[in-house]
Amino acid sequence: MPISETNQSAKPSTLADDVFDQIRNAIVKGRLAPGSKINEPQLSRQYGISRGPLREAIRRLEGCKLVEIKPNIGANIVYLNISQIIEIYEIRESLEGLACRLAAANASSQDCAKLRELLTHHEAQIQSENGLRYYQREGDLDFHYQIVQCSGNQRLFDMLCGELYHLLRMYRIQAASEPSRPIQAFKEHHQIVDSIEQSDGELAELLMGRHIANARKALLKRMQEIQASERTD
Amino acid sequence: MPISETNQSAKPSTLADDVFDQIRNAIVKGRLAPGSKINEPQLSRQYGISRGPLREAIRRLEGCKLVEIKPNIGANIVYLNISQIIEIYEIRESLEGLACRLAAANASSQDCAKLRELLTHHEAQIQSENGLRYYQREGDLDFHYQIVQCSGNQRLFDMLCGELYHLLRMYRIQAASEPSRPIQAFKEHHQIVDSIEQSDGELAELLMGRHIANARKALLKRMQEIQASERTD
DNA sequence: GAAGCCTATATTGTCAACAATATTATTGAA
DNA sequence: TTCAATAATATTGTTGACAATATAGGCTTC
Repeated sequence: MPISETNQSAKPSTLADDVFDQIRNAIVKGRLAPGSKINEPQLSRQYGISRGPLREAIRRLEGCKLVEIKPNIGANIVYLNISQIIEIYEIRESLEGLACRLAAANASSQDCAKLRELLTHHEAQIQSENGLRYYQREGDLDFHYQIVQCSGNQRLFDMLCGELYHLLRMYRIQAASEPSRPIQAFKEHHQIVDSIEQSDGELAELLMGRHIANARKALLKRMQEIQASERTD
Repeated sequence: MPISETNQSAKPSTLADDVFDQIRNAIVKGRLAPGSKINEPQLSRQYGISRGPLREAIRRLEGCKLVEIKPNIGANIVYLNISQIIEIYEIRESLEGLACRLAAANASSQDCAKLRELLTHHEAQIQSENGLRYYQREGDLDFHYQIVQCSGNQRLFDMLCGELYHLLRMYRIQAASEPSRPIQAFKEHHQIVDSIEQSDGELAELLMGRHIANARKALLKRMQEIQASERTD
């Protein structure tokens, strides 16, 4: 069970909302390539709906910064260059530092227990080759997701989990980032949970900031390697 | 001249985008009351457009967190309670601290000159009674706006100036906040610009964090006074 | 008089057709 | 052959109508 989902059976929804979820998923999972154009007639056929609700869904995606709409031309899946990725990491550094500080002040003992549980789960996963990949892909974000939940700041949660993380997920698949940092990252996660458990907000903030800065550096290095190898092709 | 507007004459736009701007303005200026319901037929008549583009505009507003849409029921203008305002201020503290740190590293001498200019302009305004009101209303946000511009982080700019500040503006008019802090705020602004000019990012970050924390405290106090006076009515 | 059901109305959700704009293909001339 | 102008096509923008759902008001019953 990755993340708690409140399955309130049969809650009403609109086509626009459903298709929004589906397209967002398609973007995040890479089925819709970054930079590619959205063709309304084609997508509306594909999802079996008319263009009205589809366009509403696209406008929501615009709000999440997952597509860019140009008047009379159309919508494109967003494409992030390196400097834009860095911008996101700078923001994460700040915002997730805040999340940690708040979490240290607000987290219940149950919250801490859940964080510990997640860590032991990850430790087990790291042992196996498969788990290593799992950890890179989603496990890391699960951890960050749960910390933000502990912060108790709903808007912060929305900003990170409703927007930024989707962009990161997309980019992770796009560039297969952070391939060699799981053990180090795991250690850092451990330290962070320790400080939250001790209600040491300042330390938690500092450690999270460093953790993300490290991830950013690793990502940058990896990106440059990729670019270098592409140049020699 | 409050804020630089690039008036690229006759750039194409859609009805949905135009109406988005208009409604956002109406919300921010208080012409559409917080918590009130959006009536699609009425609004579409009012703006002289059909419901299609109007609904797209509403979906964009949803993305900016200015309205909340419930399926089959409709959209309501967002209403922020005290704890939600505090959430926003917590995020500002973090994000604008970041903006200052980046601005200290990136701001050109021209940027600094513009900031100084703004400060002297505000000082002049503070002298007069009218200016005092002006300063409370928009001048403060102008300052913050310009700092974020200096940070060079486009996404940070979008988050603050494209979303959070609109919410604050709305709330400012709603509650007539920060009525008695302009002189103190002005001093703090001065210190911040000093540290940016000296490229002292850490100090700039710290000062901005404090500045916003002070604003938050003043706002909270004011809110409680309002609530108390309402109770004695 | 209050509560619950039913009907009438209004509002939201969806669709298909039309208009306006952009893109592509074709033709012709240099 | 290459470039530009033009025609053909495709896509986006907009609209009004219809279906589904929710809201409001009146009626009956207790």
